[in-house]
Amino acid sequence: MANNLGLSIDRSSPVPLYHQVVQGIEAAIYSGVLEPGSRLDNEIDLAAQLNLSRPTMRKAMDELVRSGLLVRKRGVGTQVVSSQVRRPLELSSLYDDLTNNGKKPTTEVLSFSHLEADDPTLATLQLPAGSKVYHFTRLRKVGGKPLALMENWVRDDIAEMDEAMLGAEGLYSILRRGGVNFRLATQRIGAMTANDYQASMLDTPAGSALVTMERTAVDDTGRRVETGHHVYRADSYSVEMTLVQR
Amino acid sequence: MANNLGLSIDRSSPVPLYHQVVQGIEAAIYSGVLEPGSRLDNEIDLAAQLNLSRPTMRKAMDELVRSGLLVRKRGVGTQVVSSQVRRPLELSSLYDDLTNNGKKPTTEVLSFSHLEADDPTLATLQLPAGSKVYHFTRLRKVGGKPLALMENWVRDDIAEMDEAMLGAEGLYSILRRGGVNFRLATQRIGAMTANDYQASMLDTPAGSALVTMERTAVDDTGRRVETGHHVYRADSYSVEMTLVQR
DNA sequence: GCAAAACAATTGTGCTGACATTAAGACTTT
DNA sequence: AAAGTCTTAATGTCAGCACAATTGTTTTGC
Repeated sequence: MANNLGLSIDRSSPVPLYHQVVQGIEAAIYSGVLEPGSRLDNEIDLAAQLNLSRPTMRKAMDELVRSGLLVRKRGVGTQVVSSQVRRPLELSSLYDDLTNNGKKPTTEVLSFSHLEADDPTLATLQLPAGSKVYHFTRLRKVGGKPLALMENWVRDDIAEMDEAMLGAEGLYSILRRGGVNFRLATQRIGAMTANDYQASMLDTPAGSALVTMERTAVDDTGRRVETGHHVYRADSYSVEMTLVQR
Repeated sequence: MANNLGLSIDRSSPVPLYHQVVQGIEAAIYSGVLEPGSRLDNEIDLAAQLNLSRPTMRKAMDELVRSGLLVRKRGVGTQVVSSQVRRPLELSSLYDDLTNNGKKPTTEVLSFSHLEADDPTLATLQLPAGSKVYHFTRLRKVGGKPLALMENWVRDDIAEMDEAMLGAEGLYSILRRGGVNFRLATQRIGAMTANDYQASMLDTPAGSALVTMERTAVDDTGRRVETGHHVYRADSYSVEMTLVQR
């Protein structure tokens, strides 16, 4: 069963070979060339077809297995899992998610200040006493409808920002342009009921359900860059993720 | 800086070498031998110290980077990230999580039946028309306090189960003992307010906040094994996860 | 005819070697 | 003294090989 998935490898490209393979197979799965449940050729043949070594091929398949798109079984082969199983949660911001889905989010900056951090913030961001941070609250709307109320604290020695920038683009894109390379984030998701302030801002009745998220992001040098406490209208937002068994 | 982390490798063990290294370094981090922020020796030296090849060492470090315990930077080295950043969410059940944390959960089976699945369930579990499934609702308490109200549908051609088993142990452990090897699951987390029934079962006021979770689990042969809709008291439950940038 | 044993196919683990790329520091030059 | 340049050290990528472990199939033996 030679499943000729028409992917080609560009050896002069700066993007690593295994990553090209990942992208190629992903595209084949999402476009339907590789149907859910179908078996791939074995690693050695696939590598030969693309003129790659087996380790390179394996590294590509490793990533796809990790992300839940493929399933391998020793002695048997490799299968495409059901297409309905979506991609795992990645480190992205709400703003990115929305724009990637073709929505046009708007951001209203409700407050903005540059001040000395209080003790909990110092501890969360692991800053020395007396450090200053940016503190701001934003309201995000999609299609005119309020979706999220966000409060953030950002260390100030890493990027410049002001109210106008925050109103025009997402926090993460500002930070990335300022040279921050995000590595990981921890977040906690829970629920609460809307108080009067939240209800009025989000245009929903007091007492309605909200999704809460607390997040702290770390950059590639280990610095805690940003922490935030966000609430979302539960009728318009939920978090989807794929868990992969190790 | 030779950071002598006293880990030893057992070449006669059936557990893969790279996995032994992963466990060793994890243990060193959690025990404090490797302090947050400290730099590791470079890959080649580390491999030499343990009499391993560099690819094996790298594979171990890859896993630790993926799970968010280490941070690498080309040309610089590898660092231990802050210890406060916890492990990523894994594919485990609530029951497992609780018992692992020393709690003693109890389960009350509220209803149990073995019947033909309705259309949405057939679609979710990808079963042919007329298939039968187990359907049951359970109430989980910890320390006598209700925590979760759970409704599940399980395909019946994969494991036998009855009311008594569900009252005595977790669903996932029943399925695992029945030979199911879980591979991945998709879940969606959101929020809602408690209706009268939920409120009375969970011993909380009507209208209080609940965390909702919908999950569908897939086994290693690609079959949809189980799907469920759970609600948790928001004052006792939240989901924590670590997101790693790829 | 059936069960056990041998075989083939496939992924899993591990090694050696080579070169590319990036980042930081040391050095030189202006 | 400041700026640019070279060197060095570390991770990133890729090739090729060998053997182990597991699973499904085929053959063999009773």
